[in-house]
Amino acid sequence: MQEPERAASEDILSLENQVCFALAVAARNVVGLYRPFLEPPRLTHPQYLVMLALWEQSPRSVREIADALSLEPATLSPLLKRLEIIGYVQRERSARDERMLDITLTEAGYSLRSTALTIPPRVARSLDMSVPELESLREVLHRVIAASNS
Amino acid sequence: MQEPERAASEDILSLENQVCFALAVAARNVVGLYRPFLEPPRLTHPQYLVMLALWEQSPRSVREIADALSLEPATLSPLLKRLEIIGYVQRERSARDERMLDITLTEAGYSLRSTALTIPPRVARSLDMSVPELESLREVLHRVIAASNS
DNA sequence: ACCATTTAGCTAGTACACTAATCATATGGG
DNA sequence: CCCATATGATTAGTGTACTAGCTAAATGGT
Repeated sequence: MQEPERAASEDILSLENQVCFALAVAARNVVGLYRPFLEPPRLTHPQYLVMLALWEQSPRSVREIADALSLEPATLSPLLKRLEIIGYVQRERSARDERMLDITLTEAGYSLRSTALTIPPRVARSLDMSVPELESLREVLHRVIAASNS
Repeated sequence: MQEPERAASEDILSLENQVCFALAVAARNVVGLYRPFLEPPRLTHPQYLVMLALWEQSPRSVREIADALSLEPATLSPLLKRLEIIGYVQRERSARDERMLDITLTEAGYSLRSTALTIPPRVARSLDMSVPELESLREVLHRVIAASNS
C-alpha cells in the first residue's frame, strides 16, 4: 500500500488538480480576452466592471460600487480617479452626506454603453462554449462565491 | 418590441450575468480561503503555487515555472527572490547555461510539503461542494483556459 | 447639546501581473 | 571563427488588490 498512498499524496498537491489554480488562470485569461476590445476606449478590465456597475445605476457612492463588485473602497479610490481623468465619470461630494462621493457617469461614460453591448457576445464566441454551458459555469461560480462568503 | 429589446440590452451588460465578473470574484474569494492556512508558513497564494510547481520538480528554471503557472517571468522574478529570503528556495545560475537560474527547493521548502497536504482538503470542505462537482468545475475551467489560449 | 462611536473615503505599504526595454549568454549560418 | 539572432532573466512603469491606519463627517445615547 506504499505506492498508492504516495500517488494519492501527489494528486492532492498536483497543479493540474487544483481548482484554485484553474480559477486563477481562467480568470486571468478571460480578462485577457477583453483587452483588445477595451483598448480603444482606454479601459482596464476592473474599470470596465465599474462602468457596468454605473450603467446599472448612476450616481453611486464608492461604498456602493465596492459592494457591487466585491472590492475594497481602498482599491476603487485610485481607480475612480483614473476614470475621472479619462472622462467617463465625475466625482463630487454628496450634498446630503459630506463623507460620501457621488460617482456619476459623464455623457462620454454613458454613451460608451452602446459600444460596450457588442463586447460580451464577441468574448463569449471566442470561448468556444455554448450559451447553456456558459450559464451553468456562471451558476457554479456564483455558488463558489456564496460558499466562500459564509 | 421596444421593451423586450431594452431588457435584452440590460441583460447583456448586467453584472450578475457576466462570466468574467463571476470568475474574477470567485478566484479572489477562493484565494482568500487559503489565507489562514498560508499565513503560518508566511506564503502568499502565488508563492504557494510556485511551491506546488517545485514539489512536482526541482530544480526548475524561471521560464519552466512561468510556463507551468501561465505567468510571465517578469512576474516571477521578484516573487522568487522573496521565496529565497523566506528560505524555501535557492537561486543559482545554471552551470550548463549561464543565462538560466536553477530554482531549487531548500530543506525547509521540501519539508513544508507534508504540512501542505492538509490544505486542499480543508479548503475544499469550506466550499460546500461535492468532490465530483469540484472536479467538473475544474474540468470546465480547463476548457475555458484551452479556448482562451487559442 | 455633547461626546463616544460609527461610517465614508483616502493614503501608505506590500505584493502580484502585465508590457516594454535592457543585458548577458547561447546558438547557428556563412 | 564571427556576427546576427534568439533566448533567459531582470528592471522600469502602470494598474490592480489587499490590510492598516488616518481624517472628517454623521449619528446616537445620555
